[in-house]
Amino acid sequence: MNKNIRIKDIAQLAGVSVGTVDRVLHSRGQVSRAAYEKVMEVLEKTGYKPNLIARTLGSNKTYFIAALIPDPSQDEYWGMSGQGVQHAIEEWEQYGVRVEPFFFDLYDTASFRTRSEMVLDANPDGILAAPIFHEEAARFFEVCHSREIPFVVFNNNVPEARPLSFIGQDLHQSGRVAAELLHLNRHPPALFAILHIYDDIHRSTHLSEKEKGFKEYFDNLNHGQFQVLSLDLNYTHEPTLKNELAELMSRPDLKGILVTTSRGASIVSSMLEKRGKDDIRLVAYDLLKQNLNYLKKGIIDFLINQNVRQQAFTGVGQLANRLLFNKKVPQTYLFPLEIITRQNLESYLSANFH
Amino acid sequence: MNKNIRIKDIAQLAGVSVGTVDRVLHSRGQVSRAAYEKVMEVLEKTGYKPNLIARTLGSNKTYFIAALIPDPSQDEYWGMSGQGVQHAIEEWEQYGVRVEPFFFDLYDTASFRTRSEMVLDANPDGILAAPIFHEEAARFFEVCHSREIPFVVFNNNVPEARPLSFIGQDLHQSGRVAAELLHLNRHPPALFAILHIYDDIHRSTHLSEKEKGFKEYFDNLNHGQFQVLSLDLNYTHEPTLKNELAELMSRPDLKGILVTTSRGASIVSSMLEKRGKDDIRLVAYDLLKQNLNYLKKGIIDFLINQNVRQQAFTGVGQLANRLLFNKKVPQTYLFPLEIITRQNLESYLSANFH
DNA sequence: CTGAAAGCGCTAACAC
DNA sequence: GTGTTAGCGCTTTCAG
Repeated sequence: MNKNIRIKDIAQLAGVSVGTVDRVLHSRGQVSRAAYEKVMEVLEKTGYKPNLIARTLGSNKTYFIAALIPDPSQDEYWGMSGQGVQHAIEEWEQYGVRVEPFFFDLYDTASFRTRSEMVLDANPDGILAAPIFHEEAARFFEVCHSREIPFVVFNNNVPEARPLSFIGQDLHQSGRVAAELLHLNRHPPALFAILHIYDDIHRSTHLSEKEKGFKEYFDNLNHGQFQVLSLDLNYTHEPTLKNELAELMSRPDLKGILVTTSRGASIVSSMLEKRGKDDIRLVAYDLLKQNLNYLKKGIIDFLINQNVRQQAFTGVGQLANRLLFNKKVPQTYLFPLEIITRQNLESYLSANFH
Repeated sequence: MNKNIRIKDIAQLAGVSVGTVDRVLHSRGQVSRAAYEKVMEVLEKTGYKPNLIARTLGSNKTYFIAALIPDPSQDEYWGMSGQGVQHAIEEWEQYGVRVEPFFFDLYDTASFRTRSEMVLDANPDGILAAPIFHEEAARFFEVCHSREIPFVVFNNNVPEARPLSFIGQDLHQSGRVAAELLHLNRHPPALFAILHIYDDIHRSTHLSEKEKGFKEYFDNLNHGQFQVLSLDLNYTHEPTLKNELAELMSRPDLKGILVTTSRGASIVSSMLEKRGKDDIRLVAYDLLKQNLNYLKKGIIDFLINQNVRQQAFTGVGQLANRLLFNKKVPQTYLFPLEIITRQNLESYLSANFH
């Protein structure tokens, strides 16, 4: 029976002490050429695998991960990311990994800057961040690099920052999925609208990616008769927004709408409902309370779930596994594009959280 | 700074020894009422959380989990469950949990019986099983109960066996989801067929559950003009099968087909393709190679993913967590009903495995 | 350069 | 009933 080989065993086989074995294992300290080679040989031959449990206990290190995310109380979507971090705090506590959230104001880049300062001052061993302010985040990540603090980003990527890992979805594909769901069984002529409904400061590349995928889908169909309309709408002045939406909805050829921001869906839904427009298909994002209501009523036909809660949780997990066990983490970790309907909704809500 | 509380600390605070604390923690051995209460009090007050790393290292136990599953080489679907077990083997090895698969012949109940004997002889600490032979499985689980070996079932449930945990999907809901996908944007009059295509021995309650959900969905629509047809077809005699399918497909009112078994879809697909019947919507199960091909070609419109790979992996995880850390495991762990289309397929295939 | 030895937090055998 | 103690496998300090 191949009982597990311990450092002690390989020391014995190589005729050296455990100290020396440890030194070659971690290339720390000086080891004579002879000893080094002997140990390496035994290591190979036995196929030694370190006991990671013992390793973390022995080193008795405790790690600190900072999570730089939007204030969960400001927004339901970001509330879910807060939940993911909370879950991670509990999960990793017992492994000696302390996770602390740093909340910034969703609408205030200055707050992002001050919070990110605080993160750096706290001197974390790893950072999870939702880089929703692109430029500020990029600057922040520069500093992380120079201080050699590994960081993972989720929700949206900042590729040039070269994070340890990006966790999120393929937004281009997301746009294509949405287009497909609108297209399903529709015949030309028809107009499909993609609406970006956001407040002043949050117009991100995020949204353009979805739009590209969306348009690409319809382009590839090459019956020219499908028309696609893209609209940027401002969330902050409601009357204007409503006017623009009303105008859009009055077009008789309009057969489907995609709302790219999770919060934007409810206003579109409520207007469609009031007007009894149940021939217009509506696709939106995320399992927000309002969205679920409209999905159940049949106003929203499909939701695409971005699962930001799980994203945040996974992000912390990546960092912890890296720090604790030195595990490789995938450079990009893409979540599946989950399609939610009235009928499978329940199964997602009750689905346990690994 | 709230440095982590160790057993030593709480022993000190309670004025007892670590041995006593350990005894109340694990309710092993005798402890005086007074000591018990004192310790409990300190435990509560300090919010003590054991260091699981140290626990597993200290106890130095090694657990053995047997996985009783169909031979992965016989069938692509069950091949995926084999992969899940394989993944679990690697995952848990480092925690001192040995997982060993026991493969039985998918088409031979006798083989199930002999393999389950072997499982018992191996004297495992926990069992994961795919109870596809209902009666035989029920008998086997009786023995498990009498020997007090905890077992988890996945894929399909055997509720009367009262497993530690069932891992799978809500099949009733699954049928409803399928119905919805067929119904989408179809107007009456229309005929929808639900096909159970299986070989002799595998007609299970499994399939009837899906059928109930399917019919329920259409009943609830209460436009009487949707017709539903349910057909049991035998996989083993292909010419007969093809005849029956041909007859079905010739009905002009047929607008959609659900195939409830993952393997059954390819034959239906190939026939639809040959006949150029692209107005008949097809919904099927699972990411089998053939199914993916037909999905990409647009013959299959939707796949519902049962994710049996992840089910098996999760099942082992439940047992391991229970044995190692004494974690509570949910009595039923339902997986989401994942809807796969041509456009989001890629995101599922590349989605990393936690 | 190398070995010995003291931990890490917890378990479990053993003595009283 | 209770306390003591020797591990678990690895890290890390400290002599030499």
